[in-house]
Amino acid sequence: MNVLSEPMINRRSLSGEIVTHIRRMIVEGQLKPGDKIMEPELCKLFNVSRTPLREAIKVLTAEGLVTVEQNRGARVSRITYKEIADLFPIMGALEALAGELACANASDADIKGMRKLHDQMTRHYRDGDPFQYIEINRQIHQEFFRIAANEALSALYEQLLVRTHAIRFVAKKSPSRWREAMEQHEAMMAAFELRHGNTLGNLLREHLQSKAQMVIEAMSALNLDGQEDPER
Amino acid sequence: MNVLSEPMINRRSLSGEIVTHIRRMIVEGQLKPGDKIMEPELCKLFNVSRTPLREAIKVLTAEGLVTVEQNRGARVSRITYKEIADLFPIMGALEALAGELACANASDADIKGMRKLHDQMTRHYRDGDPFQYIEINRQIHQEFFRIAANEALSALYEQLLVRTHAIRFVAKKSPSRWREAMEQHEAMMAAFELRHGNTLGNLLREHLQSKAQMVIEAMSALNLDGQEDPER
DNA sequence: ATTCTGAATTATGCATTCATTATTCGTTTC
DNA sequence: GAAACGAATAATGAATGCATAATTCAGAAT
Repeated sequence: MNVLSEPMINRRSLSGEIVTHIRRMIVEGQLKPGDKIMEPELCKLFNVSRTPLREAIKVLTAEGLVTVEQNRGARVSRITYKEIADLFPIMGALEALAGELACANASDADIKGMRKLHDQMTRHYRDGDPFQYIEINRQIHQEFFRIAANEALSALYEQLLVRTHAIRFVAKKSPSRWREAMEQHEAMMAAFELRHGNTLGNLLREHLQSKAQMVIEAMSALNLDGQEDPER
Repeated sequence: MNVLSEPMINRRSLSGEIVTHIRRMIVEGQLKPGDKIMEPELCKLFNVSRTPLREAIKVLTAEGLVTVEQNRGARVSRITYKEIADLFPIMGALEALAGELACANASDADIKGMRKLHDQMTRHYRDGDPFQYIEINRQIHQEFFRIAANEALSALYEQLLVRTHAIRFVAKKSPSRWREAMEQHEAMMAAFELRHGNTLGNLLREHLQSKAQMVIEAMSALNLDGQEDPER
C-alpha cells in the first residue's frame, strides 16, 4: 500500500513516531487536558492503522500524559492542584541533584557557557522580553542536566516537565515574581561558579518552590482546577 | 505498584494484566536481564493474542524494564554500572524528599508505627535474620512514602525500584555494611521522631549512597557488568 | 416540553491475518 | 574443513476483522 514510503534506513518504529507526534501535540496545546483521543480520527490524521496508534497511547499513558478509562477510550490527562503541588517538589529535588552533580562535573568551559546564557537571560529580563527570557531560562535548566551527565535523571525530569505542560498556558509571571526568579538565578549562577553544589541544590529547590507557588496562584486565579471543560 | 481503586467488577484491561504479570516475572527473576521476550511463547503462556501482549511490552519499555530493538524483538533490560551509579542518587533524592515530607505530615500514630517497625527490624538484625530484616526494611522505606502522601513521588520511586530489580540477586550485605546500615537507620529513626526533616533527608541520601556503594561492590565482585549472558 | 426508552451508530478491546525482516540451516565453494 | 551463499523457517511490525461496550438520537410516554 505504502509504495512511496521513504527509504534511507528508516529505522524508527511507527508507534514511536506516533508517540513523539502526539506528545508534541499535547505539549504544544493542540490537544488540551481533557480532550478525548479518538482513535479513528488520529488514525486518519497520521494515516496509520489503529494498532500502532494504540501502542502509542499505552506508552503515553505510562508516562502519565494520557489517561484511559476502560472501554471509554483515552483522554489527555487533566492536572489538579494536588498534582502540581506534588510534582514541583519532585522536580525541585531532581533539579537540586542535577545542580549538585553539575557542580561536581562542570569543566571551566561549562561554567563559562552557563555564565554566557545567564547574562543573555539577564538582558532579556532588563529588556522585558518574556519570550526570549523563558527560552533562555529553559536552556539554562537544561544545561544543568547536560553537565550533570546522568541520563536517567534527565529523562525523568523531562517526563515530569512534559506532565506539567498544561501550566505553560497559565504561567504569567507577575513583575515581582519575575524579579524574584531573576534574583534566584543570580544566586544560582554565583553558587555554580564557586562550585558550591550544596548551595546550588538548595537554591534550585527554592526556585522550583517559587515556580510552584506561582503556578498555583495562576491556576486558582483562572479557576483551572482540572475539572473545567467537562465536555470536549 | 498501581493499586488504584478497584471497581467491584473486574474491569482491568488485558494488556494491563499482562504488564503486571510480566513485571512480576522480571522482578522475581523468572525473566532475567538480557532474556529475549518471545511474543509467541508468552502468548501461549498467558493464552492471549499478540496485540495486548505487544501493548504490554511497550508499556514496560516506557518504564525502562524492557528494551526493544527494531525488528529484533524485546529483551529484559540489562543494567550497567553507570546506570546503577546514576539511579541510586536519584532514588536518594526522592527518598530524602519523602523523608522531609513525612516529617512534615506525620501524625503521632505514624511515628509510633514507624518506631515499632524500626524496633522489629533491630531485633531481626540482632538475631542475624537477613530475610526478615530486608522485609521490614522494605516496609520502613515504603512507610516514609506513605506518610509523605505524594502519589507521584511514590509511583516514581516504585518505578526506579523495579528498574534496579537485578541487584536483588547480588546484594549480599557484608557484616560491616549491615552494621553501617543499621546505624544509619538508628539515626534516621531519631531524626524522624524529632521531625527534623532536613536531617532525615540528608541521612536518607547518605543511606542510599551506601546502598549504591554496596551494590557496585557486589556487582564488580561478580563481574556483573550487564554484559554477561550474551545468549539466552 | 422534558424525561425515558431502545434501536442505530460509533468506538473500543482483542484476535487474526498479511507483509517484512531476521534467523537458521543445509549446501556449495575454496 | 571452514567460510560463504541462499533457500526455508520463524519472528516481528502493522493492517484488518470481529465481538462487545458505550454513545447518540429519534420517538414514546408523562
